[in-house]
Amino acid sequence: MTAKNESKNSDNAKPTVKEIPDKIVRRLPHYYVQLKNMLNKDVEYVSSEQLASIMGYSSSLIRRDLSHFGQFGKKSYGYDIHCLYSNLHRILGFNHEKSMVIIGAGFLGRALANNKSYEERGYLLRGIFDKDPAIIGLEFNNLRVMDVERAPEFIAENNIDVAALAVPALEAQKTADMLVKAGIKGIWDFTETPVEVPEDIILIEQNMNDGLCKISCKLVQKSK
Amino acid sequence: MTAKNESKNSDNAKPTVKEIPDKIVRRLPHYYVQLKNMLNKDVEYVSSEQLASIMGYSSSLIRRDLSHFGQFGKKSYGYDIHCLYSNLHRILGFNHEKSMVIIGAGFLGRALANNKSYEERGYLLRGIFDKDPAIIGLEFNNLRVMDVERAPEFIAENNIDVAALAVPALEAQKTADMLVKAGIKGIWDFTETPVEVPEDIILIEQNMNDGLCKISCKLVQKSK
DNA sequence: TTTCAATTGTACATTATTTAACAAAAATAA
DNA sequence: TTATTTTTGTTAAATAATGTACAATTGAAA
Ligand SMILES: NC(=O)c1ccc[n+]([C@@H]2O[C@H](COP(=O)([O-])OP(=O)(O)OC[C@H]3O[C@@H](n4cnc5c(N)ncnc54)[C@H](O)[C@@H]3O)[C@@H](O)[C@H]2O)c1
Ligand SMILES: NC(=O)c1ccc[n+]([C@@H]2O[C@H](COP(=O)([O-])OP(=O)(O)OC[C@H]3O[C@@H](n4cnc5c(N)ncnc54)[C@H](O)[C@@H]3O)[C@@H](O)[C@H]2O)c1
Repeated sequence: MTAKNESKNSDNAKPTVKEIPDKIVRRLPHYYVQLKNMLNKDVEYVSSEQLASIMGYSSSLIRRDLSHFGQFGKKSYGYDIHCLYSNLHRILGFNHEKSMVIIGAGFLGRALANNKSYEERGYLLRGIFDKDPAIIGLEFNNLRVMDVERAPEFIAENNIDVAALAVPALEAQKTADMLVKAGIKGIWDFTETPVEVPEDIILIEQNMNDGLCKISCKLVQKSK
Repeated sequence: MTAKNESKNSDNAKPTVKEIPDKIVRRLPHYYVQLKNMLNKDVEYVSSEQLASIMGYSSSLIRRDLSHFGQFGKKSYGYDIHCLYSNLHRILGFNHEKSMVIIGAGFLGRALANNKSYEERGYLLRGIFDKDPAIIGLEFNNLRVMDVERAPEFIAENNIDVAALAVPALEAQKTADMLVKAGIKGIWDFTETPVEVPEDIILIEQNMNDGLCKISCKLVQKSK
């Protein structure tokens, strides 16, 4: 089983580095955003209790999450906002430069191309690909759409880390296979169909329909 | 604390209907998609073991999830694919018609407007709103963009259930407040900033950056 | 100094979720 | 008909996640 590998250990894990539980990884960006908002306020420290009341997590969960990475806090003061922020920055890997391409320059691909938040997270958008000759050559966010036939070469030559997959569902698996073969390390998958990749490839299923389903399910539960 | 209310009980819950755990709700659409793919194959039944090997969940988890809603299975055969599919359809609320609007007709709003999968899930896209005069009046997917000033009236009069929130982060809370006041029941939130709503409003934070952060975090972990 | 207050980091308790195990039911084979 | 196989639904066990409680530490006040 190669799908659903987000939470499995990679078997080449070194014993010295304890893998961060997925649950914590999911909360880290929330802490990060919150801390970022506090950076330019004139307070230097924030306590887990304060964070808790703002963010809706319990203070002990916050302390626990953060203690996973060492002892950042200062007793009777709380956490140094700048220090914690930059540590989260590092833990989340934002200080590492990562290269990205978008496959599929349809409605979603174009939206992704215009997303402003890549740089802050260390991503550099390097290319956009499509297979439609009417789309190849168009420019979005100063990037000219290239023929997807050239993607394998481009990815390999430029050592691209991550691909955002925004092709139609029927093309999803085929395209994922191509990406893996070309040496991609992670796939940010927007197609709404299950995609299988080898275990060592990071696959994030950014399935938006799940959100819609959840609302629908909850609406009905309420109406009963 | 009104944020992070996705998993909290609504306090007006009737004791007869047991609330479906969030973890299960998240898996239901996956079962649904899988079953759908099987519909037109010439098999009538599928066992939890078969589903397990396809989907990557354990068979025991699948049986447990499904048993939450009654006894769908047939011993020594498995689950009737059509029957299970239509039950999931009902449980997910896809047979209920739900109305939706999109707030913000930028890159993402336009992508959402062209999403093809609403109908199957019982959503009817009823309107798109923006505040930019240069955008108001444009047409996407046969819907003319309306002035967001008219949204409260439109939502109230047409009894709109769900709003997709695709405005800039700085406008997010303000717009959410407007939606709640207008009587919206659920918000599908794409802004990347925390939004607070009253407890009885269904808020799904479709935060895409979390996906990017996760990839980044995992890439660094691997490279160490 | 000494006491008091604040707040972390962690040990322990509780709750939630998943897996394992299996009795019961139903079909098929003998 | 009887035994065997399959597979559910459910109970019990294991694992994971979160919450509670508190000793330890630090700074500030007395
Ligand atoms: N639009 C949305 O709101 C939305 C939301 C969630 C998920 N998605 C999913 O994202 C994907 C793209 O959606 P979209 O709305 O942009 O669709 P779209 O039809 O607008 O765009 C798809 C693009 O992919 C290109 N393409 C097709 N095959 C390709 C290939 N093999 N290689 C490269 N490019 C190829 C097409 O030419 C087209 O430009 C779909 O799987 C869709 O289900 C879309
Ligand atoms: N583009 C992406 O890939 C992407 C991905 C994830 C999240 N998001 C988020 O989605 C939101 C929209 O992104 P986008 O790329 O479409 O941005 P965009 O700038 O292209 O579109 C925003 C639109 O909202 C309109 N708007 C502004 N204030 C408004 C208001 N009060 N009421 C109604 N409309 C208003 C603007 O006129 C504009 O048309 C942002 O919060 C962004 O962070 C975007």
